[in-house]
Amino acid sequence: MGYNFKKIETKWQKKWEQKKIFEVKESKKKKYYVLDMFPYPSGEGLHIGHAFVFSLGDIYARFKRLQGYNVLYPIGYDSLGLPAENAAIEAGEHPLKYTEKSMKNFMKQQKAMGWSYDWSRLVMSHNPEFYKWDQWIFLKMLDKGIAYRNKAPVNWCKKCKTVLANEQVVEGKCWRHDDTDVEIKHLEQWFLKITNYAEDLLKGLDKIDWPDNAKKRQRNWIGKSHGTEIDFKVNNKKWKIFTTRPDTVYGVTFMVISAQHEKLKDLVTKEQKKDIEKFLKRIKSVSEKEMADLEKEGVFTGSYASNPINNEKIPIYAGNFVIADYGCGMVMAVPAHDQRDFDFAKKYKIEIKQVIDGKRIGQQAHIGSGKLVSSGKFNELNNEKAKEEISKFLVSKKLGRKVVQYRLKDWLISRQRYWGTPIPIIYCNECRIVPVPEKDLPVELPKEVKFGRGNPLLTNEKFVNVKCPKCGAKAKRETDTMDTFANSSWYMYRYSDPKNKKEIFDKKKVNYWAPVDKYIGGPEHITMHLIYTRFYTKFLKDIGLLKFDEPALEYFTQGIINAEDGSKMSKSKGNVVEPFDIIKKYGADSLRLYLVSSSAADSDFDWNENGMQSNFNFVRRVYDYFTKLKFGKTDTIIESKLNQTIKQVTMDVEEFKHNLAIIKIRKLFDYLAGKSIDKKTAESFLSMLHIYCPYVAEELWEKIGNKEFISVARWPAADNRKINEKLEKQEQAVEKLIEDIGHIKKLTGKKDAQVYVYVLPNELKIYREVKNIKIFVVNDKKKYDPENKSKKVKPGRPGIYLE
RNA sequence: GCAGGAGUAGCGAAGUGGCCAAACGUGCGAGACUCAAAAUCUCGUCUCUUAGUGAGUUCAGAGGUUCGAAUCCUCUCUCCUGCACCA
Repeated sequence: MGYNFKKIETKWQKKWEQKKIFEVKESKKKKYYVLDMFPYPSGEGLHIGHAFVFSLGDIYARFKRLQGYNVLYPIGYDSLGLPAENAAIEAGEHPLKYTEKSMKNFMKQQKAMGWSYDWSRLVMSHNPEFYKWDQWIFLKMLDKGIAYRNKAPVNWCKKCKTVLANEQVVEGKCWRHDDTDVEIKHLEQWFLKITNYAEDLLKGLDKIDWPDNAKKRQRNWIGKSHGTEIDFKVNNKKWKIFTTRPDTVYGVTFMVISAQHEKLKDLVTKEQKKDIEKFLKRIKSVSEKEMADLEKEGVFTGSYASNPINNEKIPIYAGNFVIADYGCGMVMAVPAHDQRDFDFAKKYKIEIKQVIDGKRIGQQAHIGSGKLVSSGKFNELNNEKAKEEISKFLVSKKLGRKVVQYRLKDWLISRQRYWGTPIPIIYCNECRIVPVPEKDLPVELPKEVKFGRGNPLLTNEKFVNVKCPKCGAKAKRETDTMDTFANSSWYMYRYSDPKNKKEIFDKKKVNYWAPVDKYIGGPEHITMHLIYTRFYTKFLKDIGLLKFDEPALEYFTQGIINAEDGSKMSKSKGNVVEPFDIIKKYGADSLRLYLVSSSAADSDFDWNENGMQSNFNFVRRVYDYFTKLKFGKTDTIIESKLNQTIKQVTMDVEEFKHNLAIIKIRKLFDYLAGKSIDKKTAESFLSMLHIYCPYVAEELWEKIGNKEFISVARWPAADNRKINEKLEKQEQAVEKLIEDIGHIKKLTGKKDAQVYVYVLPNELKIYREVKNIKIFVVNDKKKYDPENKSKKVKPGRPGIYLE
């Protein structure tokens, strides 16, 4: 006897697997798609964060399944990527071998956790059958002008030895190496024109149910701003300048071009060449991060621009604070009304020309609003109004236009690394850029490569040297691979039809299952994966494959689990909690229960071994109770409490408030403990428990005489008619009485005293069952009441006398 | 700088106008059971007081609205997170 979780858990794991109860097919039933972000299978195995987030998904999938939905809950591996390549190099092992080993380990641990995946739909991005469709999508994008090749300033991480997307640069550092500054290089690379979808990406946010914070971060990332593009003349050529403040155009006293701007050299005069070169050299040695804290600096280029509104001659500076690829890479500077421009002007003693009335300009620019001055025919206009009027004027003279500017940049997807999807392109001297014909897909990653210097794919000559598909001449294959975020941008659709060899997926199938109804994953993906996948979805809809344009209707971000002392778990600190160790000690059921019981699922919490232990104790108590249970009648008060619990737990689970749901389940159990119940009550209780503790629930479900699995049984429905609040109040009154008696005993020290209780006539039936008391009705003349306690009796509050 | 979130008993964490001295868990204390421990069960755990009570002071701080505030409003402080020389 006793709770042998090891035995129970392996038993049901096997049974679920044999009977394939979590495998699903399209049907007439209403579908529900629950998805956890597929993990990158690292060699370290599951970490506690995985255990938490996947448990959240599983709990919800189990809940929806019992509610009668046709639930798709698949799993896969984001198995391409740099970490595998790096780890493999370190271990002197091929990435493929390393990855396969890691996945095997992952699978074992995932199965141990009791997650109810449909394993038949397993998807792995390193499988050529999968990445073939990455390449296929790429070709479609090329066809539609969404994929393009361009030379541009790009982010380079010297540790990753590859370029990075804009989203992968965090505070000027590489997202994988927070100690490594990102360098700017000018390279020719492949881009995806995500900016074409900027507006759709923004608008789509209004129709999906995501946390406000996630939506705001995406809006912020897309960064839409309205402004005016004004044509300045530089060396007799038109230069477009973007501004959100056309009202200050009369106050422009200098221009600043980004020091990283490609065309900077065209503007530098002979006299200024030395100065500029010195300047560039100096700011190059400064990291991006430091640059942000740096003072605004610049050097005169020797060139002048002409202001189209008044033909004033304006000096052009090269500056360290202008971003090359936002707007036009050059700004019109209005020191009187912009703090940065002001600081710059002060430093280099450039004229400051006030064009908006109001505050006098002393140590600070005047950012606020006011009437225009020194602005020709626009004087006296309020500056907000002037924005409109000046724009209109410029438009009418064909000197400018109103534009919308986005902060979002096109997605740079080329990576100079091996363990990714090969970009299906061939370069021919004659035909130039030639896409690999669809029939030749997939372009497989060759196994034979040398790791070490540069891109490993360059070391396989067979791979590199090919014939041009168009003209047959000698040609070279593209050796860059795709950013792994390309794989994760559409994997959720492949689950709908994972083994399809002819198509990316069957349209009917994908449109039955997708979009994802509940997507669960960490907040770190909001400005990367979740932007990319929304973009891919919109593209796939545009080419007619999908009927919807948002990948996930609801999205839930889980919190982070910290170490016991509140610090981040990290290997170097030695405070990492390994889920597999916990399973061995307490079992998966208790771990699952603990993970969601200590706080709301979307807030961070600290690991606490006591809490873990206490949840284990609870599971064991439940086990003991049900194994010893002999069915009897469920009394009306238990019925009432049960139905109330069902009602509340259903609502809490729906909102991912598992901590609250579990409190209610525990309360109900505390009430049940020691009492006899009927089979239906037992079943309802176990069904609720099952989403958290599936193994022990299956075991007890079987013990109480069921042949089918609880994992595919039914969620109990709350019967409001059985909720009897009056009865529960009476129950509470009885408890209060017993408590009061105990209290008095303690205060007086009369431990073994005889207890006399005096009640109102109509309340006699409520208290009659209380044990070890002598009960009298207040108007009973024969009652024993030496201290006249019956005089103080009020409704709901009996009198007590101890002797 | 901009944006978002948070501050409740030793700790974690519910509670968003009256049923709140504030659920629940954990920790701590007392007791029961036990040879003993674990588990389990009972009680207590802001302060004072008390035959089951009563009173006082509380929900980051300061004001305010209200018959009534942890909850609504204003300001301030602290912490976390994201974005950031974005023109």
